[in-house]
Amino acid sequence: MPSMNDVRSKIMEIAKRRGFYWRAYEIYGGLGGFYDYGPLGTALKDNIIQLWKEHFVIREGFLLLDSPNIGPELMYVASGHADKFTDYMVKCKKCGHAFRADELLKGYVENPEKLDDRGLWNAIVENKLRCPDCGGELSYPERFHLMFVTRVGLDKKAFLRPETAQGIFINFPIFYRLNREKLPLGVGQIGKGFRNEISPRQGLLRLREFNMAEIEFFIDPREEFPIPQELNGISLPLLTREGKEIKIEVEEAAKSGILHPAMAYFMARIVEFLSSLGIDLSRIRFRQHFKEELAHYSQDTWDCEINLSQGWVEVIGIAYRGDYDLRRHMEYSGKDLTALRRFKEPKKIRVKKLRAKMNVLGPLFKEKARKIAEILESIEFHEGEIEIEVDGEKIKVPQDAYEIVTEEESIGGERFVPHVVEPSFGIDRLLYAVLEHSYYEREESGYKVLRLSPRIAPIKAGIFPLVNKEELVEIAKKIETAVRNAGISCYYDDSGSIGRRYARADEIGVPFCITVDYDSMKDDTVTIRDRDSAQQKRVSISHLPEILEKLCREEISFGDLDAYEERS
RNA sequence: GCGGGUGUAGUCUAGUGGUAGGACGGGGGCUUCCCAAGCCUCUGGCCCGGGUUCGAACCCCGGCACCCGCACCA
Repeated sequence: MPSMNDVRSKIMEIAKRRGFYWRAYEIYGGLGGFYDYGPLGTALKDNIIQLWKEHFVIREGFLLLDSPNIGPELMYVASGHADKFTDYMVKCKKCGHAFRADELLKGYVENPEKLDDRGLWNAIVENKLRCPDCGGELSYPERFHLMFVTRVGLDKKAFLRPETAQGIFINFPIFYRLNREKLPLGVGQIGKGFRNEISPRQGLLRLREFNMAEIEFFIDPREEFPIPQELNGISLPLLTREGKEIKIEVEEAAKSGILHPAMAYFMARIVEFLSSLGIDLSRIRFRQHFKEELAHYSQDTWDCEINLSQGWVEVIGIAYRGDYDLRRHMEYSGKDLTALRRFKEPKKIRVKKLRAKMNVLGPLFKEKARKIAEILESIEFHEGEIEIEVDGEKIKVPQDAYEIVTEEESIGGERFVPHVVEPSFGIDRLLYAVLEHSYYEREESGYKVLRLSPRIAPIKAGIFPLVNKEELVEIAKKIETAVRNAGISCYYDDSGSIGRRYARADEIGVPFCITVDYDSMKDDTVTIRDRDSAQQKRVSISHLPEILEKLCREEISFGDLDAYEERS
């Protein structure tokens, strides 16, 4: 077994040499926190996303959204990011060093992080704070945004989204309608997020522009949420904020109240998903955030962490966001983002109500009559003269301007703000984790292999003539065309020896290699080699596209091939 | 952002002021009936900018990037 850090540098080396990913803008000296995905990386990323969609969108019947990267300032004021996503920095006027203002004030004032620029400045002046490095004078606190700021048109301030979630929240009413006004409702979004990290590091693990896949799962907090039967028995490795490590089955975790059932449900789905990606389930855990670690929107968060060569890395966050987001967007936009909780039986109630008599109100109040009528009909039952306020003016409405009626009303439900459970996937981190957990070196030879599942492998097949002879080459090239035409990514290779070609294929995780040999000319069969076992089986050339397709969808396994060949 | 380290071909790496070398890889050819065999041949490099020097991959300054630690990661 190579040491952990060994794995990491080997992955980085393969990634660049073979074209998974590399640092962006290298010819201009690079730019920290930005990476390019090459041919293999883009294919792998696409395949991971495709699998994600199958697990979390198609199987669940969730809805997809693709909303813009750039959003208006007010939305991010509402979401809390414009505020909470900001640090105040002060600079030393002499040596130019920058410091976080609240850090400097720790120990001088209580909760310095709660102060605004003015408050921080006052505290700095009162405590006569100077530059800790050179004793120089400090500047007025300035905001440092962890969001990228930009302009729309000439002067409209806007931000690049730090998460895709807000696009979903602000469209809740549309999705609610598209879901035929039913909860629970899941909306997924795959896209880029942007965070102007102070010091990005560790390759794909901390980017300034990154790929994410998020689901906002809207629920009625008063409804019970049953865990689907098919997930029963899935074991969740939990690390609670008290530091307790427990293995617990999903239904038990939900029943015992350790987890909100909807959180438990997503965790179980995540375990399934990671398993089909080829992540080693003995190296994952769900870690509960400490109270002070929680994001401004969250009541409870669990990170799905994967053990990599750099330790436990957060790859997926599952947050209970409550009604924070929808409520905030309602406040700031003034729009209704509620859902309707239907009663089993519509409630019938008899109410005494006022009904305005327009023929009296009209002549009496002229253009104000309509407004007065509206107000009258909305207020509680009253008798006698009524005083109401219209546009700040107090108006007395005489008794003969309305009548009292008794109505039977039928109320179908009540409006409420749904709660949200959000699983948020860092695709780049996931991709890196997949690479690390797939990597191994063959015992005898030390050759490098990526044990990528056929589902996500960027290239499904290599097609080789055993030796570089015209007759074999011709057949191999025909096979290549047929496989390509079936929509399966593959390549043809006749360079060097056959062993070298297998090794090259192993290193980028090609699951199957097709070799054309002399028997192929006699009976139209080829050998198909399984990457992980290095074993070969003979199959008919005519079956190849279909076989490869089934293998790559994991409908059949390599071991099934003999039976499959006999049957057909 | 701070402190420390590093930056030589696609990758890994040698080179302490005097013509930049190797290994692997990659291309072409030969050979080869199954796991990086061999032979021939080609390809390609000192992070960027300034300075010191007759002369800089090497010394100095600045920048950028990467790595380690701290801080940060809502």
